[in-house]
Amino acid sequence: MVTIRDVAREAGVSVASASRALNDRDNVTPATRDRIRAAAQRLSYVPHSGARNLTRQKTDSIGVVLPDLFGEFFSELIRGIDRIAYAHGLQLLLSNMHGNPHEATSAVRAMRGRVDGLLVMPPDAQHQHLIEALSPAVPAVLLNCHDPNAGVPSVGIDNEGGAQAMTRFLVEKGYRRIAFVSGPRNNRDSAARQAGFVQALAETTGERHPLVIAGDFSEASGAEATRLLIAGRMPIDAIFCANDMMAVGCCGVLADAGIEVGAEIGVAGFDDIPIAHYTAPSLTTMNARIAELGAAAAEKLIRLIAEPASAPGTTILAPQLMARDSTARDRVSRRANANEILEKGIIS
Amino acid sequence: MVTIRDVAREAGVSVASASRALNDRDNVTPATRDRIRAAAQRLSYVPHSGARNLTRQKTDSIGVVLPDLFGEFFSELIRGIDRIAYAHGLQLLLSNMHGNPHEATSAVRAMRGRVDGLLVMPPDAQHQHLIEALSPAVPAVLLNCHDPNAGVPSVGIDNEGGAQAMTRFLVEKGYRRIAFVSGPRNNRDSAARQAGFVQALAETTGERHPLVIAGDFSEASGAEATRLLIAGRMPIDAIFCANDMMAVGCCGVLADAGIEVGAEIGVAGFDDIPIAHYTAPSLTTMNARIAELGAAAAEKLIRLIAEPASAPGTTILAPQLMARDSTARDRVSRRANANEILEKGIIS
DNA sequence: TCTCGTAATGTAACCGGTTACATTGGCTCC
DNA sequence: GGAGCCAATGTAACCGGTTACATTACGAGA
Repeated sequence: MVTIRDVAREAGVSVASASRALNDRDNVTPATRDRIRAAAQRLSYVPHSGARNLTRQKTDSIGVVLPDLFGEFFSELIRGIDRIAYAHGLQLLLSNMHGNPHEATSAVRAMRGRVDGLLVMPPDAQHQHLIEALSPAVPAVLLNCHDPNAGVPSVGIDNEGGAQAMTRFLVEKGYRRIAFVSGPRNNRDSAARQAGFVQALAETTGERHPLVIAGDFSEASGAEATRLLIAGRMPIDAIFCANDMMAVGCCGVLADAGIEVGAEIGVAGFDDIPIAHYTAPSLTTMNARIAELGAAAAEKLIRLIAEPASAPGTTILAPQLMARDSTARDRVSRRANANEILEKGIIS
Repeated sequence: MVTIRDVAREAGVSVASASRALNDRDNVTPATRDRIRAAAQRLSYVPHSGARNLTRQKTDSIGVVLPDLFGEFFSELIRGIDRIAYAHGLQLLLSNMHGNPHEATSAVRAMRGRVDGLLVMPPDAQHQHLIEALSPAVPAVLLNCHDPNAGVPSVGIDNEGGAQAMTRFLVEKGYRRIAFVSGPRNNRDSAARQAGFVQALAETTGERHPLVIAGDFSEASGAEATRLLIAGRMPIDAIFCANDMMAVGCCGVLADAGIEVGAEIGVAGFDDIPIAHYTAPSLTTMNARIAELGAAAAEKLIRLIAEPASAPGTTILAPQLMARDSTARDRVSRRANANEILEKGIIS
């Protein structure tokens, strides 16, 4: 491997001059600069970033520690983080703790000296433990999880407010008896969404004991919950699922049962995964703005790295209601505009 | 920041002993080892991986350079890579070249000294340029792109074979006049899929001049192509889109036009994105096995890092046909089993 | 008791850059 | 012609670890 000393020797100068020339530093004669550049070119020298980081005490990269690397949530989050990181010339070092709290601590340790700051999303349980493992010396921002001691800045989405907004929307649409399908037992997102639902329903309809069925965020659990509702002949006219995948399972069972989603029964989800556009009928849901969550967190972290003394606090993003056909009430068939298209021509 | 020298001083030993104790090395007295461990604990010492990497000439991480960080393809790929990397205790350093060939070169340079090897997916154009930028000194594996000079090992999927299989499947199903909607002009995947389609169609039906419409992989372009087909009253009974998103757009337009997808006209895609399950009707497509692509590439790279002399060559993964309702011919309604479910109970 | 061998520990060089400080050399100005 | 100044360049320390080699300490055997 060719080092800066090789380049210096080749150009007949000292390593200091070589370093200066290659970094466009203050004062080097244009002639020597060119000579050094040419030598580097000739030897096809590529600087060793690891060594560079060590002396500069700066790595130009940030670590992203996530509970898993899976699906739409993950890719949207990274997209948002990357947009900001790229704008600031930063690389991304990824770490997956595979849902294991032990992994979390070792992942955070492994990042020491390789990144300038951390974006951490704790798994559901025992996140307090992880927060303590974060060295106070390395800047960090929590994703989707508020530190109760507020020692670590964080960015999250307003699950409770979002669920309230959705519940009010359903009631305004005329749905009155709404069932809620929750996520896994100790999932913070699910708990907050459920709390928002319960509160808003009480405020709008006076219902004090709404029907809540336990799911686990999977499509299958949404389907199962819906079968339960049907089998139990529950007196409901809408189902609010704590995430979209369960809502998809829910719609499937309703369609199989010949119950028209939208007209006969309303269905709503949460997250706005891409699939929500394309189901039949399309799914009413809350857009969780995951990419913006990632971007906001990255920006907060970059600010924190620049001024370690600043205490950026907590940012909460409001999700956005996406009203679609699964809560349309008066159903509009896709066929409505069929005639218009058929005027132009038909397939032979 | 507390260093290993601080720990050594605290424990009253030399840095060498401290290093040995903390790395479970050959010979240190249990007593001194414990003393050093305790000192490290007391000072909450975390080793500086950057410095460690420099001396060990080894970073325990691999770089992943992608044309973009977006959507399902990206997250599946990372999932596959991470599975293998995790099993070998490696971190992932991510880089996005934003479709820009210049970025590609600088991204690869920026990785020098920070990773033990590279997984590179070149953007469509000018990938030859990028391949030359790869220093022969750092092990690299190409994703989804074969190096014609075969200097760099690679992993790809058999787009041509996959398209052939799909085309034969459509013909077997009884579809005879099949139109193809292609991807962006100089996209390698699209070109290979089109070639497979053209060849298989000629072999099975004798058709020498199949109808091909240019799309760009977007949903809108699939819709537009379909409108064109309808407006032109083209004599076709199936549409094979070069990817799933275009097929989704295609199905939407057909549904709007009152043409029943599956029964009246067959539609097929390529990729098997999650949405393909959930469209109505569900979409027949080729599963591109993206996670396996990533995993195979990661494994190949790890082998290459272990034995730099080995030349692992090229691996091609065969995609898998997913026959669904969009090519069902005799359509089966979801309502078929409605009665069964309704026996159990109905919503009040 | 002394020598020797081995295990434990220490010293210092090294990885590949950056940069504070020292040195050199060319120029101006008296 | 010599003092003085400043820009260009060189020397060497340093970042925080690892490890080859040197040194020390200790126990066994004569």
